Amino acid sequence: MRKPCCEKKDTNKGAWSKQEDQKLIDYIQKHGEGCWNSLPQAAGLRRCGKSCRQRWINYLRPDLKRGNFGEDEEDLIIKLHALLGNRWSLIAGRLPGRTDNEVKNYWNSHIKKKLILMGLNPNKPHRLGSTTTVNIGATKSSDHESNNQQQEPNVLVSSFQGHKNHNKVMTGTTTTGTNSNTINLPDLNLDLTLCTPTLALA
DNA sequence: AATTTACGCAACCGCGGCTGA
DNA sequence: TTCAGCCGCGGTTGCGTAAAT
Repeated sequence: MRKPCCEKKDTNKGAWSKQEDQKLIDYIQKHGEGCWNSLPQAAGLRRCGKSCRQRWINYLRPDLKRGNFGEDEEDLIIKLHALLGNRWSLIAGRLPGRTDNEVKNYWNSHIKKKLILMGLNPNKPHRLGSTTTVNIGATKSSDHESNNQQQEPNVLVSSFQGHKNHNKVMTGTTTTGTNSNTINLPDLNLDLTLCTPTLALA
């Protein structure tokens, strides 16, 4: 049995207060991100590290865009989802200022319905018009076996199958050329090298 | 105006990979 | 090589609020 991420009974749960937010912001501005497990104690927060990390990444980070998604963003999400499936973090990585949680929520609450209304199955490949080359780094052979509860990517990519930490894997292989697979996908010219939203803005 | 329903979003939870001892 | 702890990801849940009745 895996032990729960935080067993402490005195940890807060539920919505964050403004004071808690401020403490977290102050601490990270001073010390930077990282060491999430020890952060709550150091910052004087009654939260588990995981919760702090999530709050920071999804809500407090200064480079977050927030607000409605533009049509171009929505379009990009649809195309990336067709390519990557439910790899929200990867998709969010291509959308500066957006988080995986935000993209996931937007997909589930808006885009999914929209596609259904258009007569498209959001879980099936949607055929798109013209084609563009996309290079994707190959993953470890073990990637083939797993998985998975994960949705299949809507576009079949022979050696790119669900892997939880695909982004890490891809980072090292994407641009090498020798390991990359070439697939056809409409309107996209993506070099899927991982870039954090922060870096993307820079 | 009060109640019910639907929706959107923030937060939680569990899984699994990575890393260092 | 093994194991424990940390971290990140994706799925799910629950709450607040707008819309409908």
